[in-house]
Amino acid sequence: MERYNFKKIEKKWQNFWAENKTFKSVINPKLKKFYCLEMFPYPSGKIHMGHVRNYTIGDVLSRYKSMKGYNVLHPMGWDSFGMPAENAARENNLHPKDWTEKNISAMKFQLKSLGLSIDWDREISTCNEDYYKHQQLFFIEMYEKGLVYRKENYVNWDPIDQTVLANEQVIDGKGWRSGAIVERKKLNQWFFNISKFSENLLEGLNSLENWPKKVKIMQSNWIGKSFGCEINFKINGDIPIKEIKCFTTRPDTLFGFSFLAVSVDHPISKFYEKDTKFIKFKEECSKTGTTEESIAQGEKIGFKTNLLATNPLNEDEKVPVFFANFVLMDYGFGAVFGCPGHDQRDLDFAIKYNLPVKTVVKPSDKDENFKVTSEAFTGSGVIINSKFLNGLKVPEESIFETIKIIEKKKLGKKTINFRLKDWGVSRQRYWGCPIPMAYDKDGNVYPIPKDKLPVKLPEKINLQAKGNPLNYEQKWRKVKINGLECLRETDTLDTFVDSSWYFLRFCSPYDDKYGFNYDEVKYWMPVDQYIGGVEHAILHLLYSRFFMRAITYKNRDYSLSEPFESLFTQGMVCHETYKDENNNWLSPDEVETQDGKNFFMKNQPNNTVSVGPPESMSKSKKNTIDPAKMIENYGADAVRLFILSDSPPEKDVQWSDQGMLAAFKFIQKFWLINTRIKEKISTCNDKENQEGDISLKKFTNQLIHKINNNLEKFNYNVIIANMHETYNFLHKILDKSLNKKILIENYKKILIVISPVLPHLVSECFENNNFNTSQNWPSVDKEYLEEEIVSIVVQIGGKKKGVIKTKKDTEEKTVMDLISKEDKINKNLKNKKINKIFFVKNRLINILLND
RNA sequence: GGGCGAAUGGCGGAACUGGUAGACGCGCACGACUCAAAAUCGUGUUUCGCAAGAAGUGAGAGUUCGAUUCUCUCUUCGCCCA
Repeated sequence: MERYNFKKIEKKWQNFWAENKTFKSVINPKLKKFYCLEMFPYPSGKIHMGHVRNYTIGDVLSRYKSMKGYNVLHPMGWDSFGMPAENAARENNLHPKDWTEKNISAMKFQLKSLGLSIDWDREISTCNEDYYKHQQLFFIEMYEKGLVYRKENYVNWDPIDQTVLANEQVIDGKGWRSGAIVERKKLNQWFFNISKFSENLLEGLNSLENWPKKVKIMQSNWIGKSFGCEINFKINGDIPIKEIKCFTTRPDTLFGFSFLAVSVDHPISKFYEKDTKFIKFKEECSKTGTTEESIAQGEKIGFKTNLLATNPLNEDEKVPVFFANFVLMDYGFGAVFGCPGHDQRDLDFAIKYNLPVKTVVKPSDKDENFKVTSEAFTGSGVIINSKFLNGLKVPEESIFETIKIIEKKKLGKKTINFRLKDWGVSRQRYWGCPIPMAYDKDGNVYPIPKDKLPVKLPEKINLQAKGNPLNYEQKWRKVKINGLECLRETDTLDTFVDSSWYFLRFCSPYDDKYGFNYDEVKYWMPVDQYIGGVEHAILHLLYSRFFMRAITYKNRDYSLSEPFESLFTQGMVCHETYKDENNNWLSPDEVETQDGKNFFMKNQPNNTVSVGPPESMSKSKKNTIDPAKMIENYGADAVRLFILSDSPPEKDVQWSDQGMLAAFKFIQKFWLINTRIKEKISTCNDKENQEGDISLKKFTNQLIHKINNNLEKFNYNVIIANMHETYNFLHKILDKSLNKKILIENYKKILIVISPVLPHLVSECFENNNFNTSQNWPSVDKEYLEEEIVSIVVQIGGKKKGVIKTKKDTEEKTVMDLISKEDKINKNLKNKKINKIFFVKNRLINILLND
């Protein structure tokens, strides 16, 4: 018998799909569309197991929907701008474009070898001028609509990479890529006014019913709507400022006021610019990063002014005003009132500068003598030591009541504040989309006229230059706008901008005039199913949601605001980690074991290896498995089968060599059974009501029913189990006599429902049996879903005592008669009085006895 | 510290709206084939017990005729925010 030659067969079908453009998607208003999108990859040069998992999940869904009659759009592209290209280019003396293109072609080859049902005619790459020129137009449109602005701002500066980092790129105060300690630096930056949509982005989450709850909560926390109060504090001192405005969420602790802290960038700082001590302090502050985390963990330092602030609820009380490093100008009004008793940060500061700590809230179970000492009390309780506020319940009454009083006394007003800050999009990098702006010699800003777009990246550049290579391109920088000599902006856009609208571009990849075509977007959008890693839960998804709003803002033609109808976040692919005796990471290829417990280095049984717990595959820990090798050794279908088999897709999955092998064996076994079925078809006859007919029909229909359910719910691991059951069933049914027509009909259906996972194998089985190629998803014949003989569980006092097989819909009385004939069960009932019987038709009978 | 989620055999994991816990796979054991091994096929595999039977879904309570599933408390782990 011929072995299944996956190399030959998979190649054959991949070529067939490519030549016939099987997955080409064309608008057809008569058909319901289904836009299936997986997060597009960064072209690093090789696909990794995470990609395999992501794209296999999407492929199974796409193939299923397509057989169900949907007009499926399933595109793929490349998130191809970004630092790695520039770094690699610098190291290898290769142009980033060449490096990127080489990687794309290698990865495209690998993705094709997975047998994905992708419409490659829609392939896009964000580093292509064809793509980024539209992005530049969007930028200018947004500028015209007032959604883009420039301001001087502190940034997280990575001194090694010489670039600005987003807050989330700063981990433990260090750059996520370089590991350098991040500094604060003031730069002129371009910003997208994402905070304009804070409320709308938050509200929009409610409409996203098919997004994981977890992701919505994370976004909601990120937007961080807080309810509070702005308060005007009267200032006494030697500067011409009489009032400072603060935002607080805890106005109810105002009697605990012991200092006022303002940002070093607060408007009052201009009165201290000549003070050398203040200048020194300001420098000191720039050493702390700008993230909330670094501020919370870093040392709190302050600079005392000779100003005094008055407590608005207690005019006799005057407290000092400090500049402090933990107050940021872009949160609230760059000023906070310090209440050490009930805020840990304020307490740390108060202890350091010897300021009074007043306790104004006590826990409900403590008395009035409760005092805060080393730990601020932030829990719920009751207001104390606060005159007319005393006795208010914290927080349900206190905040609301205090705001009422403050508003009545005209000292401030109720305010909503958001944590979400505007999106700084400037990057001091070559390999990105040029920002289409320019400046005259006085620094006035001019957008590049639309008819002069695109601003192309200069091709020849010196990558060895420090900082942004574009700064050195004098010729490129010069541009004439309305006859005026200007210099171009040299910053490029954050690559998150590129990925904030690529899903629109897939709808119209060839439109030359605009980034997308309205009719095409109207047909295909929104994305019906978006699939990707949970690590993008906040930024990429939030930015994309913002971008849709920015495009549709002041745009009467188009009203869609949510780009992704449903979201699925897949888990990571994990592997054990290995270390040698010197604590160096080892890759799985370098390690061997005989018993599965003791590991040693390959061919070196004396060098033992320590095994760490499974962790997400990463190059740095060397615990990666190369998908290309696995496809080479076992075939795409086997890899697809394994990557789905061991865990539900939303959870992490552990790589297992044995699991991979088992998947490979399954493919081989299935091919053998296909051969047996083919023989059976050629030998069996047309006689009706043969031995196995009914059970084959039943199995097939139950299988379709199960796979339908499991596909809809993303229980893809259970589908693999269903496929094993199918094999086991077929293996047995072939020993029985079967009607030829019934066998063919049901086997076809079985092949179709397993084809989303194993497209090559199933195509080959179809051809091998000369089945016609139309593969419509089979419907379930409900007649065969229910069994006419059911098992009824017999419980006595809630404990299972046995099972009775009887006809469907048997009544309670008959079941009791049957029980009385079953000695094994009935002996429990002898000489006992029955108290009550619970009977669930076709399922269970529970008999309660009198003790 | 706050939020969210998870915990089921030796392992990964199943279990529809509360109704036979452990599907399916891995591993393991035994058997067949073989000079032998691999591959393949067959049988078994929650625990205790020869068996009858009993216990059993992180721990403890509660609701219920009946709880892996619902409620509360706790423990451990993971993720996110601080």
